[in-house]
Amino acid sequence: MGVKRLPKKERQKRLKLELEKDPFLTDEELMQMFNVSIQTIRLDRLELGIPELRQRIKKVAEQNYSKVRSIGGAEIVGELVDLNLGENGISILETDKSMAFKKTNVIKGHHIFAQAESLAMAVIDADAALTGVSNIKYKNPVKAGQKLIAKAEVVRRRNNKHFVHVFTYVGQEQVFRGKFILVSIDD
Amino acid sequence: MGVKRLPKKERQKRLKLELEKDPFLTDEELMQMFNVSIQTIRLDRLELGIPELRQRIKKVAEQNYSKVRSIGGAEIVGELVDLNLGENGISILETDKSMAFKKTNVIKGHHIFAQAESLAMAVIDADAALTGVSNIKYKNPVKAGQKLIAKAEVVRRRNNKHFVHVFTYVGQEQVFRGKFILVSIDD
DNA sequence: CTTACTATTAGTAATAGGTACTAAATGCAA
DNA sequence: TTGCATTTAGTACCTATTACTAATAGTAAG
Repeated sequence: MGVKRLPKKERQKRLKLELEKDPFLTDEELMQMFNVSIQTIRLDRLELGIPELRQRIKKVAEQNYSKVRSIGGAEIVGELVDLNLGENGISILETDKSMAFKKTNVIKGHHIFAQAESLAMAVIDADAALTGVSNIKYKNPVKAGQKLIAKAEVVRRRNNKHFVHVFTYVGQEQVFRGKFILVSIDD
Repeated sequence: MGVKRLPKKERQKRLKLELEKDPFLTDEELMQMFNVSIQTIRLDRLELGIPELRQRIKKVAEQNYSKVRSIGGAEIVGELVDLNLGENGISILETDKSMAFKKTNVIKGHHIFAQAESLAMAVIDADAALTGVSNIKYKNPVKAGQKLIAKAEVVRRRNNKHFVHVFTYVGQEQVFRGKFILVSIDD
């Protein structure tokens, strides 16, 4: 960036912004961005309390590791505890604060949805199934820490279309129900 | 961890499993786990093609950085490009490989859903809204790299119940539609 | 028992991306 | 010009490694 020279305050403000945008920048790269020496960058980080590259990367990795494994990382959200291919299955998802709205501690809908959808896909055992149509209903809010038990059942199958119902419970209480039509596209 | 000594093959198999479970383990820690020298661990990693700690951490961080910001990290999935509180809004979500099934490159349903749901919540501007009921339909598969444009419209409001329709497009083609009933629980 | 071979361990130099510190040089304003 | 903040330079040290050479241990076959 052709920035010639900025006053200290301004540079530090931008440094912080840049690192928030991209925590993977090395001091070397920053030094070139701001056209100052590497020592100045280090002084700046010290004054701003910004840790070194490796610590920043580690932090990003740690914060997200468990979270991502549960949503989007693994193909299946939740733990599969029972499965009869083509018939039914049960999965358990332990919820935590990271899945909830900060203010209310209520679990965000898409986590419940993701568990149900991925369970539905697991029971029909077609690697590349798509959710075609869903009719879903959230019946009761779920709080962080509660254990979601999702039960799926294949109710009908026509060619490559699979009709799966999923009911999710916290204890005895039903919190979600979804009707999935999955289209398998195995060649 | 009281494992005394394992044959090479077995050790390498477990090493791999351990690192999949926890990529944050150093060679030093692994050496203690398996009761061998640090050189043996390094040979093992070399043979198995497993990169060093920092590379592993970096990989975890990189894979998840954008992903987590978009799902579960931020309250809003996708970028809000237009918003009229209580009326309508538009959000754009750039998809990538990390959101897709590896084999088919088709975007997983819950990402599309999450974008729509969070846009629906954004337009009614109630911090702690719950998705009460949804009737949703995936109309066409979305491929990694395509840009999802979601348009939301508040169609009705009764007390603390908000009825929002969301239509998602890739270009001119509609790929998703969802009807959300959001219940705001502002006191 | 010796040979052969694999598996393991030891040790050295070099690397990236730093920390922590001391000291010197520069900029600028009163 | 004096004074102080800012910037730069330079050194030693750090961690978790790679890449490499070399020595040692363990075991099985002849």
